[in-house]
Amino acid sequence: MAGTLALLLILSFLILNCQAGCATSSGPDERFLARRYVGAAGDTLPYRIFIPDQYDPEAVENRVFDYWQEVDAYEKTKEAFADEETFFFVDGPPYTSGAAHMGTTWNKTLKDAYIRQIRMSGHNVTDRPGYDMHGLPIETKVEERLGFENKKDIEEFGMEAFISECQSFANEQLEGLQDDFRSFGVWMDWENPYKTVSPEYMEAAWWGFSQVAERGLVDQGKRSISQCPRCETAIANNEVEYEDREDPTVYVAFPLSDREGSLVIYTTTPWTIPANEFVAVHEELTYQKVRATKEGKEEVFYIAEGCVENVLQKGRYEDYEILESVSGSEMLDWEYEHPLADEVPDNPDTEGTRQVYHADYVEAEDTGLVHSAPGHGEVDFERGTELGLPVFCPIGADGVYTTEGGKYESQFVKDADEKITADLDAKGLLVASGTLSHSYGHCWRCDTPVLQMATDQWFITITDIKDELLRNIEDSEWHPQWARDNRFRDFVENAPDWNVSRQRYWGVPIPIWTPENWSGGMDEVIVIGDREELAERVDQEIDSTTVDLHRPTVDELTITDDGTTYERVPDVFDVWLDSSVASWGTLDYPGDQEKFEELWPADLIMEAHDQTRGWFWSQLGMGTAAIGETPYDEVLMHGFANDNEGKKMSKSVGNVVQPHEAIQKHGSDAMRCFLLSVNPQGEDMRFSWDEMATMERNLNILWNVFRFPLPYMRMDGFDPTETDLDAAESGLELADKWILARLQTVIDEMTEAWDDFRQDQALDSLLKFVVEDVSRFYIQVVRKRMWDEEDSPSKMAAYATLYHVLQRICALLAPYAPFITEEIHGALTDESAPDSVHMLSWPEADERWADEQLETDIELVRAVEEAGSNARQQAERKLRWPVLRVVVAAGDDRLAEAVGRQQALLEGRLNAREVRVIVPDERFGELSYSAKADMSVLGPTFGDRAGEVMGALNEARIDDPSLGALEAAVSTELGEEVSLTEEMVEFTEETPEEISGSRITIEGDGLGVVYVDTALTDGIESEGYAREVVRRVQEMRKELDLPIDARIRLDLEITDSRVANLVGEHEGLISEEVRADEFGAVDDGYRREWEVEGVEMEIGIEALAESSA
RNA sequence: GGGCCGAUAGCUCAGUCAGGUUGAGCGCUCGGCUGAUAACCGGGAGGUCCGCGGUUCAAAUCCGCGUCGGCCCA
Repeated sequence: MAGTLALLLILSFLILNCQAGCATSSGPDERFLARRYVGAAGDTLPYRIFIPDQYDPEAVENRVFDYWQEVDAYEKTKEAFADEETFFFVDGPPYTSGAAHMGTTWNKTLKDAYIRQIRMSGHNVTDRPGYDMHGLPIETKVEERLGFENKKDIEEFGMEAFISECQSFANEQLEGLQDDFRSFGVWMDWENPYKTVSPEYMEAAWWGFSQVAERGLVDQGKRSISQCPRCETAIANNEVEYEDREDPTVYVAFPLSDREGSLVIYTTTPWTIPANEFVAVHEELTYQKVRATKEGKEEVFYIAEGCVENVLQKGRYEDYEILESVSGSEMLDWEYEHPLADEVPDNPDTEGTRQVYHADYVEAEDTGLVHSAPGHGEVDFERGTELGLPVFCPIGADGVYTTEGGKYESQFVKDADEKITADLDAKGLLVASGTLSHSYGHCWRCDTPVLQMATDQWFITITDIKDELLRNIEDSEWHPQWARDNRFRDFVENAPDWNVSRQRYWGVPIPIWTPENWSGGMDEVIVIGDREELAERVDQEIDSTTVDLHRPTVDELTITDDGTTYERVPDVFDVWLDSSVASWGTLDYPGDQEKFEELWPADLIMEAHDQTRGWFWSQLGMGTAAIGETPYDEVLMHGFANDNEGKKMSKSVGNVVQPHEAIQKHGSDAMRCFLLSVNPQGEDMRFSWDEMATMERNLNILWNVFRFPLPYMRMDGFDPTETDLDAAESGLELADKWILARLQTVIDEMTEAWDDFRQDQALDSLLKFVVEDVSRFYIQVVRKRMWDEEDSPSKMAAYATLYHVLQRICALLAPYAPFITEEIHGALTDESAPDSVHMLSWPEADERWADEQLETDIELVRAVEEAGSNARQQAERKLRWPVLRVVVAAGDDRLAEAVGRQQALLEGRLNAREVRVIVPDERFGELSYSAKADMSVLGPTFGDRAGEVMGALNEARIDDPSLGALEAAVSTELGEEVSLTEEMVEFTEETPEEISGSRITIEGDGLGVVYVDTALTDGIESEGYAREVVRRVQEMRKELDLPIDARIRLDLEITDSRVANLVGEHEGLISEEVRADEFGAVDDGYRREWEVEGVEMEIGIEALAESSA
């Protein structure tokens, strides 16, 4: 029987070695495919054993990808949870220009992990990925690609061809992103992503918008917007990027028509003066009427108090005199002459224009008088509208003056600045001029400076439903909550009406048809909500199932109703409107009604904090305006991926880390674990190669932990389906019960953390368990049991425990590291188990194994062990040498109890012959105390005798650290009574020479002291030396590559006869530990000289023939 | 310019809500172990808790003013 076992062992190890050596990384790995592999020894154990001994993340990933494909793991997993409670997750669609960067990778990894964990917890999770594919960014990329400069190039190229270019560009980008996401193991429905360019999705946008229109929240009209004159379209405020730029500054005199003098205004945009309609003051400010002198000429100006000096200095006036002070309120309704009235004859000179008004936006800066042009500036527009003034905007979409611009017609506004300034100067109205470098808005796509102008746009008037929006905020739960209550609420409170129209091509066409000679009233327009309705109403013959809703197809469709012909407005939607309907667009609503009824609103969305005013907002706005509800219940708002200094990753700084680099260096699992180890709630990530390497090391420890027991289990024919925990219960030992108890706690902690959207804390908890509890403690403790050659209930219990723990770890880690856990799962199970680890249920803690007392006991014992090791190290006594005694002076009862209960364990861990506990009230009698004098106190008290007292005090050794005992000792020494105080001394503990002590701490808290008695006896030395010999022999066995059960002949030559005798006393121990059947001369074997604790010895070994075993 | 968030060991972070001697992991270093071994274990060093001011017997923690970084807005 022994022979058979030996053969089996050898075979196993040969196969293991060969498998490790023969592994190839190219092509499908046959071992993994052969899940039903029949073991080499002919048995059919229900687990695979052929696991490479090195953790190679790339090889694991390759094998797992092949395996997933082979067994349709993703599809099977979805099926496995198909009947569970539904959970509607909505993917925020990444924009399809450019590749996945670290931020996108973090985001998708989070989504993947949560989808997996929520699924495992018993949910049928919607996991349809989405892509945002319309919009100006793609248009400008395509324009660049085709070498276009402006809209005219597009029109010449042909709208249809251009749109088709945009379509293919977006599709290309989408494929790249899908590949990136798949590469690090994200499981979403890649076969069926939602695309904002699909007819179903565009219909969802139309439907939403038509609902909004039905509620009367759509309006058309002039608004002041930011216009990109190159793209010839309105752009959203958040599409404006601010950069420094040099602009002219002019101070202009507006002559008053009903009294003496001029108003002085300041502007950095002279090109807006042609559109000036009023001048704003603040009622509560004080203005001064001054007479200024330059080159003999006198002029009278009105300027705000405090601004006069500066303005006149800039205008190089030599002198001035204050004539009068007037309040802003007195200046209201004063009239002035437009400074360019002749040049711009169309400038409105109607009721109410060219007058002074109050405006809140006026401050005592520059001149304190603000030139206001409702046709341009946003605040000017608002105030002008309030005052009932006309909106005069003499420029076109391209920023060129129209005929209304009069003298400046056909000039680009920025080019006209100079001419306008010159004209004003010629008329003697230019008070001062110069230039200023300031931050100015630019188009985010093409970097052209934007212009503020009032144009006709379509709006969703969300300001009409502000209260409803604010109420709906409360319906969703945010993580972190402060983001909702501060940032998001603030933003919603201040949000203006939503300009949804863009004068472009690549977008969802606005589904509004207006009649010929439209008056502008919304009750006259037709809003189409879906394709069927479109097909029904348009004059042309179209098929609702195949019609392309893009331009120019829809542009050509007309509707005739009651004799009137309607045409579609030419605009497309702001691309933010596309993604705002994702919560129903992802369900193909309104085309598919059923899923919407069942699932909407979303249970969860998760994006970075920039989406507070992006997608979190647009969805709330659209959901509320269209349906009256918040379209999502929970929000996880994560941060940005910054570099290791907390700075944003940027190409120009050169601190960008590409996800594929990270994967290549440490593997997808390690990268994912790193990304998931970061707090996902609002805080930015600092990328760290170090941390990622640490994660790989942690996974390597897991790999070793899992690989370690397999050869033994195999040798012993351990069958986990037969020998489960129930079957093995009677053999469970303390360590098994402890690791099982810890497991339950870890499961509870992790579940709680996940529920709280702190997967990072859950991962901490798990990794601490794997590394510190399983690897560093449990495995160390159970190793001996596994080496046991005989089958014993204890060994079986250890197997069953470790197997159980490994399986649970696998499930708990699966959402983080889908590859390594899949491989371990496959190796631990046969086909009776689910094909994928991701089909397992999320573990639940089992009360039966919970044991809080035991957990605390071991925690304390480990603290004692640490302190004991420390004490040993101080005494320079290695663990191989036993110590006579370990004395634990417990600082509290709980520690005393634990040490009392776990005495045997501690004896083993600290290699001590005896462990004693000293309870809190007791004192360890072998200690003495000394005191150290503080001369700054002794000096003044004892004067001349201070030195003498100090000497006696420092020399004293007392049994009890009290003043009384010290006084007695010092008095005896000096032969007279001495009175001491607390302030004079500091007590120090003194241990006998043989004993060293070390404080027991847990996270810095002191719990007591461990004393280790390292006195040497012959017995101790005998065992110590014997173990030194054993260790050397083991190393030599390994150097010879002997099978672990090979028998040897051992030759020991120790010249020091005392040591030779001591070692000789433990021949039995040595022979057993190193499997030495014979002692005696070894001539042909392997010989080596050693020095052990200063003692020379020579050891020789040779393997004995098999038959002698 | 405004709002929100952050700054603690070389690195990544706990601790801040509820004031009471700053902790962990990694790294570094020294040592140990040697039937997981390209693994594993222990000890040690390492901190103006971003700065300045205030409240308090007592501040990493509360308050104010700054600096630096991030997001959003203008």
